[in-house]
Amino acid sequence: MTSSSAAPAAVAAPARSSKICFNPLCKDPKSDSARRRGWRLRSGDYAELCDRCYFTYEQGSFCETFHSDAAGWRNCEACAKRVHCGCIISAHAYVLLDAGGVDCIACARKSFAMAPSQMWSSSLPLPQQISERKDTHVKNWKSPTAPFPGYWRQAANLWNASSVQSDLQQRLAYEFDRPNNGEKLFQVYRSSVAAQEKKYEDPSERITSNSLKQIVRERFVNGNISLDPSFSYTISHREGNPKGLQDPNNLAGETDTMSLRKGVIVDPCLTTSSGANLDRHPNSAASSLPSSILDEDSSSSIGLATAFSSLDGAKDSIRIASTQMQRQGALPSISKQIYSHNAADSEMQAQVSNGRPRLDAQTRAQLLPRYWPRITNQELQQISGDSKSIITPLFEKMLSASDAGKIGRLVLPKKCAEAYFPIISQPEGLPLKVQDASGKDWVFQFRFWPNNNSRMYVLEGVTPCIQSMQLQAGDTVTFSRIDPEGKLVMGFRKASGISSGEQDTQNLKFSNGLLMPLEGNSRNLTEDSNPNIPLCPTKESIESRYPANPAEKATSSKFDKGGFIQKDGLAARSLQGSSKRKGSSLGTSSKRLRIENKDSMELKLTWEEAQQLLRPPPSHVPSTVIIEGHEFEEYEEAPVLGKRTYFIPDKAGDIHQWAQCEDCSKWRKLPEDALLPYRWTCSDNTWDTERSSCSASQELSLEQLAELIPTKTGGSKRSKVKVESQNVGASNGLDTLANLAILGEGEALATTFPQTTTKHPRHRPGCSCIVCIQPPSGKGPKHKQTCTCNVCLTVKRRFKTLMLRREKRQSEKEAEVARKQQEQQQKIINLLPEEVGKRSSLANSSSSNFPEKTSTNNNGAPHGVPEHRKTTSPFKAEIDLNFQPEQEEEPSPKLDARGMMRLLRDTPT
DNA sequence: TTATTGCATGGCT
DNA sequence: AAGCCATGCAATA
Repeated sequence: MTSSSAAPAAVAAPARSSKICFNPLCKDPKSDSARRRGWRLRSGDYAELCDRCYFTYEQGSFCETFHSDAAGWRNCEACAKRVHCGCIISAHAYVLLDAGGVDCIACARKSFAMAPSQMWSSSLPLPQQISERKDTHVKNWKSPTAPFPGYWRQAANLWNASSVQSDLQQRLAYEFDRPNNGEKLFQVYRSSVAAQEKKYEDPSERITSNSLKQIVRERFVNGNISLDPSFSYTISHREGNPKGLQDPNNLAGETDTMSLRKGVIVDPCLTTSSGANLDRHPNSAASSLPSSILDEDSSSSIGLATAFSSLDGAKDSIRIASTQMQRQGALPSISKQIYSHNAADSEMQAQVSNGRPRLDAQTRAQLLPRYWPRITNQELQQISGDSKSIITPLFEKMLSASDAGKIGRLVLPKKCAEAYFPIISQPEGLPLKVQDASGKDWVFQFRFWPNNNSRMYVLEGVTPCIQSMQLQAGDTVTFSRIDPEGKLVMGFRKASGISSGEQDTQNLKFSNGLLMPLEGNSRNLTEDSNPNIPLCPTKESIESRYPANPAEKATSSKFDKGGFIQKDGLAARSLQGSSKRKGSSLGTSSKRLRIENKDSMELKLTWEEAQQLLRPPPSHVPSTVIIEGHEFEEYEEAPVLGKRTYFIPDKAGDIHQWAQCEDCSKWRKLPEDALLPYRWTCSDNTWDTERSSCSASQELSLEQLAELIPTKTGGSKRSKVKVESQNVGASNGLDTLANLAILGEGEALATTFPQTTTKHPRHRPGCSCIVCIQPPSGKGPKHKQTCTCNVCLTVKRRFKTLMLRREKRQSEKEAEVARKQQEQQQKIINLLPEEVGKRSSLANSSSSNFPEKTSTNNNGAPHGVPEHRKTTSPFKAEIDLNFQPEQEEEPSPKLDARGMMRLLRDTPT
């Protein structure tokens, strides 16, 4: 429906009072005929037609009769029937096709019935029959005298923009009818309206309309919903009650909320932005309007919670969540919000059943990946505590120092706020009731500040809640919505991934931004070999984890699914209380995760580097996908953090893999292709049954091993590091260190990068630090996130060197490295130490990264392999070359080149 | 003086 | 390059 030139009738409304027939093209209205109500006008009134015009309208031939010369005629793609697409009257007579063109409503319905999952980009509510069009949403237009004049004012403006009107209305109608596809449609809608958005900058102006409710009701009444009986809707309707709350405990105002809920629905998170033209804010990625709005500007907050059970008693599975969708800015925000949670969509259901994220892909795509909710269905179920509740994860946010600070203001991502929170037109915003995971209700002030022609949304008064959850910067809060109540639920996830109290139900893990069921609880994640790796994810790593496009997902799925992402809060805590602005911000991006302190950089890890630590899951059966010419192996299961091993050729030139038992620290020789879990022990030595027990002696003496295993080289350029390294138990290589750090599922390294690393006491008898008290098995106490023990510090250092090494490696050609290595091997023996140093610098500027002491187990107890300050590997020359006492430890170039390459080859890419 | 509020700044995406 | 958003900070209580 448009008010374009093709719809003269619509624009002639003002004159209707003086005319017998509303239709200006009616040249011969019967003066004695009774006025009949035709289509609904935007004003909320109806076009009053003379008998003849009404008849043509009723028969669906109005356009043919009066608009035959108007623009907008097209042919149905299916039946070639001529269809008018250019006026308010014909608005419901056709459906826009994805591929372009239109289908007449009849053909569209046929298609729809045959392929219910098909996405309709059309404007018209499929279910809506032409015969019922007089009851279309057009009816729902509120008159200027409606309860929400402010909205109307905006609406009028909006709809006078003819170009927008048609599109919006059509889409609105569409969404109502196709809740399952509503979101998809809305995407289209959004884009199409985006340009219009700017035209209506005054957020305070909104459109109000009852149309949604009516439309929905009508649609249901029409029974057209039956086209897709699996639709699930929940209609929340708070009408005329600015402070209405669906929650019986609502703080303010009453609500006439009637949650219509028939049957249990699994909300696929498909929040539909229905009501597009009327109510939706174009930016609302997913219209879920919390019904927990306590109070909106009284003029604007219209919560709707109307049950339609009576309307479609036979369609138990149908429900519509209608709430207010907010949108500041452009589109008129309407007084009603509609959430369409369609569980009917088989695809979505499949997702749910698979434990996939409940967030609609397109909706989610509207948000930055960092805000994608990562919560499992199971967890959601726990949150709801009621199997009949529909939990819709909305978004999550890692708490910044500011968020977690005493100021009590939680900055909300703009898009999230606009998509999921109620519309607020005034900076003061409105109280928002949020329930935490424990069921406790909190009331925050949801408001915004004007900011650079935009808005900055915040939740004020979150301090008590944050404190009650014991959250800190770096932890993540998640926002979900429970339907049909429409309540907002705020969960949280500690940065460590370890839950405390209710966090057990909040402990999350995600994959590709999708919600995945945890393969194990946090304990498992901690004590099992599930790696949760990435310590301080870089931008690349994060993007890999939260790919915005499917192609990217493939490359990272193997990682994501492993749930190693648990550590999303790494380094965050150090931000707490950060007084420095630059570089202290928290976020999911590497830069935002970075710590001010140089030391904080040590944990920075690139995605590629992280991969070097990964091993295919034990039962890996990768599927290969090719993306942009690159082949990727995709694993269903999470990768594991493999044990650090060393590939060392024997005298015959055969390469063997050497690994150290986690329990006894004995070194075992393994096949080159052996893939070891990070907590590998002698008992796992299936390749050498004679040495499959810790009681078995080592194949080689410590001295021999010392020559083979490049456990460490030089000292640290920083005395403290050096000293610490001397006392660190488990510093036998990156993997071991990383494993140690990850023992506590992140707690070890933690998201915390202490501003200083000098406070932790050195290990000594009686030391109760995590390193000292943790048994070799790795069980028992875990590193705290704030742990500044040697192990954790060492891990950080190692990660830093990893990063540096990575950069260097990228710039070095493998061939050249090999050549140099050969040359060096030939010459090194005769080189003086100084020359070695020079060569080393040239060949590999990265410093040795191995701690002073090697061969220690995880608990820090010194073990087997004696300390070697310089040459400890078969690649003695190379190691010597890289030995730079004044720099941080770094594996020798050759070892690095070969070992890491092998690692790369042996590990999933 | 301290806490709160609201806006401005600027790093980062 | 625009917009987001973490944080600083002045104004105010």
